[in-house]
Amino acid sequence: MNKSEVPDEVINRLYIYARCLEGFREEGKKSFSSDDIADRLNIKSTLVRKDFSYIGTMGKRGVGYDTEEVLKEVNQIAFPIKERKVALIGVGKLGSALLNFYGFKTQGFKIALAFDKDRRKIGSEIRGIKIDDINNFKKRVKKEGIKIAIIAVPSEEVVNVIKEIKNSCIEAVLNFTPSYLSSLNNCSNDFIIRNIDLSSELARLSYYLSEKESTKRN
Amino acid sequence: MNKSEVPDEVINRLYIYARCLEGFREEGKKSFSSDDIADRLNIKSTLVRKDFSYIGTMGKRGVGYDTEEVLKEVNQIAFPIKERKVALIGVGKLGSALLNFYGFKTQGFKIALAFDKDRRKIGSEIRGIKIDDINNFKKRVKKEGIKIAIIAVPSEEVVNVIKEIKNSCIEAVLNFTPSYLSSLNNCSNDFIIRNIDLSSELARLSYYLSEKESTKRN
DNA sequence: CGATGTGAACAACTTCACAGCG
DNA sequence: CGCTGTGAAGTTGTTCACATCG
Repeated sequence: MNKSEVPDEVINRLYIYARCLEGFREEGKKSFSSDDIADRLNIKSTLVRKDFSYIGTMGKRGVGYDTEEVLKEVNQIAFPIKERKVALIGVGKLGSALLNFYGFKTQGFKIALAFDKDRRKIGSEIRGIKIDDINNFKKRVKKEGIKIAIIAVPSEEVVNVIKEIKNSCIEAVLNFTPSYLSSLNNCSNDFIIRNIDLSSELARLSYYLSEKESTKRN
Repeated sequence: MNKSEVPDEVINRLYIYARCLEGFREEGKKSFSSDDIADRLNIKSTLVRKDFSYIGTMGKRGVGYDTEEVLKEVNQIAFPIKERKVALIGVGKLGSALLNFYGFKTQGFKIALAFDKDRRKIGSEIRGIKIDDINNFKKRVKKEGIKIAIIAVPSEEVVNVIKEIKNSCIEAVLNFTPSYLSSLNNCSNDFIIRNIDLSSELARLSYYLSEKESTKRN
């Protein structure tokens, strides 16, 4: 029953399965086979079945799986908490977009606090969230009991932001800065970190394009 | 010499190495050992050395690696083309943020075209890019020889966008929609796709937080 | 019969152990 | 002597083959 026994790769796919099942639901598809889902996601159906077996999902032999049932099961693991509050650091273009991002809300996340160091932004309000001085970060985050922070500042600022986060009650970080954070700066408590490097994502596409082009030539 | 021989996982880390080496450069660190880089990234130094061996990078035994030399080598593979033009579909909050995103430029990417279906946006200009009607997508993308598209539309629109992309000259897609695209819709030519599901990223953090919390209790 | 569930085989990736060289 | 480079061992993840059961 311990979640730790579920391999990481399976957890990663859970989020993909969830999206796919939501799709099935919208299409009014009440049940599905492992082949149905495998075809959509371009993976092998045995992988789907093995993944489902890790999370204890049961299908009916000869029939398949019940969409709602599996979706419920998957969501229970992938989205374990109904609502989590999150703090945003950096309210530039990207930060504002995230503040306005509807998808977070539907998934049970709420950006409850937003911080910046820019005087002109501090005090203004977006979507009912008043932008606060980054200097108040530690205090306010603690008061709200927030454990997740999103970093959306320019690269130069990331060093200062890390300092701020390090001795706060933050335990997990979603980092949009190109600096790869790894648990960085030999910190006592180890952070859970996801790095999203937008230019690298494009570059990756470009890499595979180039590869494709060069293999075509040969 | 064929890039295809480099494992995917190594390619993924190349972008991380690149960022790390840029850091070394900024700090004036002219050379480094595999331990230096491994410590920062929280990985094993033997992995670094093995990775470097795939891309043919040579260090000096007893000394280490030359920062500039390796950075050049890594960039050559990870960022194979000096400049790539990209098309953006969907100029909402996120799309606008991407249009304004400075990181793309520094990495050699240029959002050359931007599309939307909203009458009120079409014709207006952001950063010198005039927003065009999505109906002109195929034509304009072809004219510019663009192969990469970024999808930043609301979920409901993704189906239409896919249709548009499918019979265009686009070959690679960066998808910010929560719908997982996989090469989707049994298309003749197979696409290179990266999916960035922002809420799932947060959810993943939340999952590991919950896991941490529950193991602490036991 | 048709689809699931799973041990066993296989493949990919990481780490170890240590030889090699500046 | 210190740090790299690499075959071999170990680990993790995927696929196969097939028994199982509604």
